[in-house]
Amino acid sequence: MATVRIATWNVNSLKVRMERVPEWLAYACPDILCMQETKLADAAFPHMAFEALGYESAHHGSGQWNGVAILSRVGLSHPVAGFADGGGPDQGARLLSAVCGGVRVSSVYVPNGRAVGSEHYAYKLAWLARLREHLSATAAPGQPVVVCGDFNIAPEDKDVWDPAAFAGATHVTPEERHALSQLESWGLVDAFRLCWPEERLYTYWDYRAGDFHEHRGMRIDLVLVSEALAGKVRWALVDRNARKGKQPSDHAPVLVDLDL
DNA sequence: ATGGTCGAGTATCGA
Repeated sequence: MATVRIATWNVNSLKVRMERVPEWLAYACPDILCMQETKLADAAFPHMAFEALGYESAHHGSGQWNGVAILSRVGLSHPVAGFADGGGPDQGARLLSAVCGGVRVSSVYVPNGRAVGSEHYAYKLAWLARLREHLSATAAPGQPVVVCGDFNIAPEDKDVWDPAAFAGATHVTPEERHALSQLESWGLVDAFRLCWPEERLYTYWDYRAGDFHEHRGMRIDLVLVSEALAGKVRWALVDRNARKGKQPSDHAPVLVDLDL
């Protein structure tokens, strides 16, 4: 039996975070890291810098916005950019999958949605429905599958600092939560909640207004594991320390250790 | 939550 440590982190510009990410890899020691919002074109992704740290890497991005990546030091094969559901290409670079250490891993950056009822909100819901179709087309819940990333959804009211502050806002609506539950009904479970059923810990804090220091956050970065892996989750952690200090991302990484 | 910051790129927009 080996322990595989998988992590997800919305880095909010990998270019700006190229000091923080290698520093974090050195102390957090993940075997697999999924990143979101690299905001890089594929040609600009620093594969060599990560290779020097012992990680193979794959990236799907078009520069400026979005962009997702996977790093792995336990093998990285069969990379697939975007949806493999037989439909057309997505309008953004928000999904990247690969097989790492025998686990089918996906790095996802779910659309923000901006405002309830907007076309961006409709795109968010459609994107989540398509992610479920992609899962059905590419994997089975009895296989080792991890879907992790920035879901831009707080699964429950206890995943936001004050539910009343989010009345009428995105990230907490029944429609978004239903779309997330449809992924879970396919056969995925929230690994953080397996370990910490009631903890009020967050993964994202707005840069503005001292939200981080005032604990005004949301838990929107999730590591979803398939039924085959649910019993192998050893522990999970949100690394708040990575949100502190010089030039932090507005998201903290989430780590999960799996006993494979 | 009055707004309050970042990062894209270089005027504003997105989160």
